[in-house]
Amino acid sequence: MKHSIVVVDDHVLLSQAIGGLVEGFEQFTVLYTCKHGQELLEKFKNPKNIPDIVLMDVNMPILNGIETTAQLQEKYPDVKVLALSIEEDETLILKMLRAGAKGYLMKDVKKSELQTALMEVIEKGFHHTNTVTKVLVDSLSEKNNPNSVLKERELEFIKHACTEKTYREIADEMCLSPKTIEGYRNAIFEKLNLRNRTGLVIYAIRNKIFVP
Amino acid sequence: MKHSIVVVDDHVLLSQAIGGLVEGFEQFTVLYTCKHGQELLEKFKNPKNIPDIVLMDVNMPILNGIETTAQLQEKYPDVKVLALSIEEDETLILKMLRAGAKGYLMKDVKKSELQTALMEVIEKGFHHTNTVTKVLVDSLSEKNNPNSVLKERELEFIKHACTEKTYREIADEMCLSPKTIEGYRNAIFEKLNLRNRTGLVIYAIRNKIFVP
DNA sequence: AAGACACGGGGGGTTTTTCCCGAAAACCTA
DNA sequence: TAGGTTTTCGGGAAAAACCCCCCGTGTCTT
Repeated sequence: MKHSIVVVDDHVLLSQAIGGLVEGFEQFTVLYTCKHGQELLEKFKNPKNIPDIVLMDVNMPILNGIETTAQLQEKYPDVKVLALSIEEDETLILKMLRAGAKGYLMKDVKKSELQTALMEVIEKGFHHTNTVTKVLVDSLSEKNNPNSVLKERELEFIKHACTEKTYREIADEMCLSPKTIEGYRNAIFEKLNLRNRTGLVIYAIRNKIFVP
Repeated sequence: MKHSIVVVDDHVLLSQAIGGLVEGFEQFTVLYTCKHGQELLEKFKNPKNIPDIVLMDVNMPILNGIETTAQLQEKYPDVKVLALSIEEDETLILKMLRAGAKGYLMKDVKKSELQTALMEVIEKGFHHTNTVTKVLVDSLSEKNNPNSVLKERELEFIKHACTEKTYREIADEMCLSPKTIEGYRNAIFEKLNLRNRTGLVIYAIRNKIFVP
């Protein structure tokens, strides 16, 4: 029996094109297509509409790919989600994988690669391209775990930096020389590859070092 | 018949002290005291334990005052919640009021004021001190609705400012002179009462002008 | 004991940011 | 069309942020 696929993408033309590709594979068949996550969740209320694999766009209106995947993962853990996106954005890829996607394909994927990806997801449970693997490796090395790279004192400084205080004032509060504070800043900029304090603030908030 | 009061505060000593005050008022009596919101909700399962007024601390473990008030408001809308806190933090006050509190008292409140507050809550349904009223007025004047104070072009600039770009670069991207950008910045600092770019970034994120 | 390294701190210079001023130019609006 | 407001821009200067190179003091390792 053929494996069932559902395509979720607000770009109808594209979802149909992908559906066409899938129909060309003898092991797979398209159950239906959806425009966004909410529509998909509606469909799933009828068990007949639950497929083996969901090909999910990341950027969608109403309910985006990340949230949809997370909800699917919780309610229907047997359904494999394969992300499909034009964006090669690191954080997006990571977010999708964290949400539970079994793979992440670029939308300009070749027909044959789509097929092997689908097959691998059925057989191995996942399919990761080189790009994705690289992102994964990077994520655990430097940036992603600030706790390992950043020292206690630096984290403390960062919290102060997410404030209207000047470095001079931060130095006073931490009972250190302004020069030492500068040293912290430089070290952090280097490690995190930042250009200025604004970048640091955004980083701190994204990584929950500082909660606004 | 006396009006019934429940005191919720993790600081047992304080809740007993307040209980003592209340017992001194001839119109009121203390039903019992709780250490946190969860305990209170447990108690409420028995209708006999539902009082007229809850004197609620804001900072508590397990279930804090804001969440507790929100749940109470939903499940037991007839119970009047009066917030009780040491903190004069604007956002906290607003959060409590939004959650449905009928008033917000500082913990160093005088005995007589506590009594009038309780009476007003029973009679008028609310009691607001000058501090709270001021916070409320402020909240609807400037800061709270950025949309009304900030113009389109300024909002656009703010989004750029939440980036590692320098003002020079932002000017280029917006096709304006760096001096114009400075003008925007100054106007925004003035309106929002900010000291520097870091403050602007935090403001933008808190008010969802920029989503990190 | 000598090198490696983490930590706190300094000198001095460039770039950005911040601030205070004023003023064309464009835009309503009466 | 005159008059006011908004938008755009500029000069100049002080403050803050950013950058590079260096030093002493510990601590740990080899």
